[in-house]
Amino acid sequence: MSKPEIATKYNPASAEDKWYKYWMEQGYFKSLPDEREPYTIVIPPPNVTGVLHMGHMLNNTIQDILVRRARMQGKNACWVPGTDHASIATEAKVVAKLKAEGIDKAQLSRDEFMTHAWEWKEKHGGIILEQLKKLGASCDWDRTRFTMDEAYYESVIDTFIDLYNKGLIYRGVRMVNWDPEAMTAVSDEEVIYTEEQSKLYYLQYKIDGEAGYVTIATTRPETILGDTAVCVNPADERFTHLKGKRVLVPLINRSIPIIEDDYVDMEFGTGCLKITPAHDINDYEIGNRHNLESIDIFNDNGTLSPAAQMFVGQDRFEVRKLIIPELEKAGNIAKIEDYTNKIGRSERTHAVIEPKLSMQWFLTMQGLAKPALENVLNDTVQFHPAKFKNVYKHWMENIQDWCISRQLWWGQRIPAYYIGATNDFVVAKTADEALQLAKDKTGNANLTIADLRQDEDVMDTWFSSWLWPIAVFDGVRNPNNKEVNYYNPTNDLVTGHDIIFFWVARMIMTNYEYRNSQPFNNVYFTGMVRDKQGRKMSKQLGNSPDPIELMKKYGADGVRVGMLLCSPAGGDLLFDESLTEQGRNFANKIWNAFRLVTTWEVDASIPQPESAKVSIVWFNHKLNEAIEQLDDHFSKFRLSDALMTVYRLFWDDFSSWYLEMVKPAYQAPCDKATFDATQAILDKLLKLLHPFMPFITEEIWQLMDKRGGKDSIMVAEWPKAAKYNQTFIHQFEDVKAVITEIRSLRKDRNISYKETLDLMVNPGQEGHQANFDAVIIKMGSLNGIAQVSDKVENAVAFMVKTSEYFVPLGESLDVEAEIKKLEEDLKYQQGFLKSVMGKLSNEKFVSGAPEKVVEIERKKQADAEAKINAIEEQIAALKK
RNA sequence: GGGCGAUUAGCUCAGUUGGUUCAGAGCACUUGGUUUACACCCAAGGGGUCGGGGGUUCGAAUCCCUCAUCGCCCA
Repeated sequence: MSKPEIATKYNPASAEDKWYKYWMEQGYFKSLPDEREPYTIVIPPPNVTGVLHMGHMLNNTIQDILVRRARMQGKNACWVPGTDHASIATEAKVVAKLKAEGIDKAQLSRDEFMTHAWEWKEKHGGIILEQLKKLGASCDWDRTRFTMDEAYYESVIDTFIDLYNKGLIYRGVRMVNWDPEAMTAVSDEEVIYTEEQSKLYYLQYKIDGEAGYVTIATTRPETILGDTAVCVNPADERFTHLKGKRVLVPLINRSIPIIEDDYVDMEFGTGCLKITPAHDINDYEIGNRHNLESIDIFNDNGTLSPAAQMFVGQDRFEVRKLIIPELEKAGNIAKIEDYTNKIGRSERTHAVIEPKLSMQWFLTMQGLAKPALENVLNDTVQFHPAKFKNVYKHWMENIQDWCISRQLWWGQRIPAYYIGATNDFVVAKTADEALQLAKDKTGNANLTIADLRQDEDVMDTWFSSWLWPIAVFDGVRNPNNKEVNYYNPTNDLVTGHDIIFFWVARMIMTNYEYRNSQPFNNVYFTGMVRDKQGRKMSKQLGNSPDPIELMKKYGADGVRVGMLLCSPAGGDLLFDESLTEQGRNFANKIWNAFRLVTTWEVDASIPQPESAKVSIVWFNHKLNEAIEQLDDHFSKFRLSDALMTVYRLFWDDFSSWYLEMVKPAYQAPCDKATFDATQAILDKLLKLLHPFMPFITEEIWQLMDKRGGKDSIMVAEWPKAAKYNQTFIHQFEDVKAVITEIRSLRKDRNISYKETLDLMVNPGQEGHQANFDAVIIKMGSLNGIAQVSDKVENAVAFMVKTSEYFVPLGESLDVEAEIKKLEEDLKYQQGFLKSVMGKLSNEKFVSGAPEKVVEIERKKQADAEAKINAIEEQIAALKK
């Protein structure tokens, strides 16, 4: 039979598109509920604003590996893809785009704006999902969901109404994180604090009605216009004379009280603190304790309001500059120091966050948090790595109510309707239902729809994505539908540890609230992808490679391997292109091993060589051992280790050892038994590799045999670990050691492989496994192996375990050099023996340590003594 | 300021219950190689006081204390 011509290098580009298309056509990614065990993953939905970055690559590579393996194990694998509407980020993008076109959002109606936003989403929203296909992601694309899909939108609204009716959602005035650029409140988690260079201003407030000043320190001099008190620590003796007195706010001369509160740090600044309840969370709390007035001096866009009395309409940072000369003029500035403090900025717009009192919607969290905490602590939901349990516990135990409203249009609109001009409201799914409720509530039967106005705000995006594992299966609207009952709880969630609170924790809460079960059994937290200097990847630094380009250069399989090679669970991973290069090299190695095996001519008439026979037995033991290890790694989510297990199995054990051992001589044919066994081994190896490297494994698997119709490695059966013989594997390690000794002996003495050698063995206690002799002869390029019971003259000697080996070199032996080598070895062995004897002569060790451990030390002693003895004899023989 | 975590080879990291799978892997490095599957390769090597100090133990990378450095989260 004629063998096909196969390229010397694997070409990923053509194979990848071809097989992905084939998989899609065959419908291998699809899943419907059936009698099989389900295996489900819901994708962490990427933002519609995003493009594929290295974090997605890592995350989705891991998900695909898990899903592909589960599918091969015969489970009904379902990976649900989708995207997230990303309220703030998307709205910001759409506003910016409109601005560039000369359209101001303020001039548009809500509906008009939404039309633009949807257009934008349709155009840009699917980019990442398309890019994931290049990676080989085996998602059930028919199930693609979006958090603003009609059904999903309704699910979110239903959830809001339900929680409201349960009394868990309330409206309240709170200090919120206000983003003056996006003009919306953002959650605590969306504020990023960084150290920034600023100044500390020491300001003098005149004491009301008498001479003298008190000095306060502040980083925000513009906020003095909202001051309603000055506060000192009651224990601070420097200020006892001020008790009960009042001071005047500079420039506007408002008289405010001096109050006392433990909060004030006597060491910081002057020990005297100005209190601005409307613009600082701590001041707000102090204000509450002392019944202080709150004066809000800012407009929503960060400019000063009429309440400030001065600089009205000017920006807060502008005012900070302008107010200083005014204060100087008035003699209120004591000094100004450089100062570094933490400034909170909006994760989305980077605007400096303004603490602001405002009316928002809140969700009471304590009740929801309870089962969510319990079931993580008791491992119903398992975190990988487990250290994140601590972080989670700490957050859950100190949980705050969740501000779920956002002053935006892009998102699910809050289903609350205010009645007339009042702040009285009803919560309902539609205006008609709201009207009925409003009539009931007010007793006014004459109300009409026109008397109702729906709340303008939308919900926090996380208030939609926390439903993801339920809502993708329509389990909110139809809680008992077949799909949600089959797929939820899902199996594994793979996500970044940075969104443990934003998303993971909240999904656990909703699933317990609505399904009384965990949303997933395992959470695999990935680290952040950084560059090799440890910096975060960002557009500004330009240190993030383009994943698409990377896949073009190294192949999708190569990139997948590269990602995984540097990805310990949870830890940050320092990405470097050399890793994807290693991945590509591995693909090439696989390709060439296949090329070798496939080009062998088979001759059914020739007998199987002894060396091949024993090699096959050995490799199958090794293979089963590796499968067992691999399954163990998978069960513990040690995916990097899992990959490394297959990597070494393929490269070291299969390519470097097995193939060299069974390889026919150049241009000689291969016997049928060896050929078949090798094909079967390669078949299993490809299957083990498939989850990591789907494309090349499919390409080779299809080339290996004519596959009929619907066949694909991606639906082939995952190899099961059979029993293996550990002793056999260990014995072979000794054989390897003999071969390595022969190789290095050749290298040291410059003896070519063309020159065959003799080998004599004087077996020690463990003996010499003669059944491997054929392998040693082949790999060592030997004439043969003979047993001896004495020293061999003019020979290089080495030991493996307690067996002595001799390679006679006749006259060409350099006696001096041999003696020197032996003496070095002798010295090492003597030192080793000494340390062993040290332990054994310690009475406490012998009596205290377990019998097994002492036994091991005794064996070490015996072996070392035997070796020393043998080496000494060898030296003596050479010296003769 | 409060909490969590880390520190093992030049680099990135494993190391599970304290003891033979304990000092390991990959990459990098050194030396040699046109042994026709692969130079995106093969073979053989070198390299670590397990951050410092102290303690517990017959025995510590592993447990405890302490110091140092770094990272992350929260305020």
